[in-house]
Amino acid sequence: MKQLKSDFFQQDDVLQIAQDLIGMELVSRVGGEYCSGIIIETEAYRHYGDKACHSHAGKRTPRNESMYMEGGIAYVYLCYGIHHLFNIVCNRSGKADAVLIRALMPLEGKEVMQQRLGGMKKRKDHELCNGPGKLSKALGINRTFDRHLLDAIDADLFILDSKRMEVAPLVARPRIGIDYAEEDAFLPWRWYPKGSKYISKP
DNA sequence: CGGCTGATTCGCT
DNA sequence: GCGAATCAGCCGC
Repeated sequence: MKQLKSDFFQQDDVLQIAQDLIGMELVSRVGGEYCSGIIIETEAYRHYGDKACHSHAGKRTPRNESMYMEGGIAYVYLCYGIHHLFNIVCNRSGKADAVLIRALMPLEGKEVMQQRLGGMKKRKDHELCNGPGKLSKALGINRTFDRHLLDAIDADLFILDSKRMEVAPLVARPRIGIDYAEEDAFLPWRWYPKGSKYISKP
């Protein structure tokens, strides 16, 4: 089991990277607490041919500037003014692709996740990281992690090439919440293992 | 500057 | 199933 390095994220095909990430382990160290989970659900966003992508047609804003940096850094942005959504920048500098992590199967730090989410008394495992905003909250990921290099040796947020999880065949479905992307809203660029109970809500 | 929308989630009806 | 929470980006005045 080893930390995923930038050359993995700098491959040219973000659709393939999004699929290959499923089954790997995302780890955070925040406030001295380790939390981790197996990546279960991902979505790919590509800088060309994808109107849903924040960098579509070369769009640049202060918010998405990190997308234009090298593959292997985090792109964390605020959605609906409330939720921090965690993406991994892919491809080479200037080819602003990203993979959104939408759900995890929690492994370590479940008590801490429960605490950070607050609310109801006791959440089942599959209710701790089943959504992009939720998993960020559970793992303590916020905008201070934007531009964070995931392959740094002392990274507080990184990915392990975990073989602990035998993953079922992947299902491809349209992405969530991007109706504004017109015909590209139908692209089946969201993946998860068939039958998984850890995916985000339908 | 006001108004609208969004890669969402939670709680109440 | 609906509305609120509440910020960045964009468009029109």
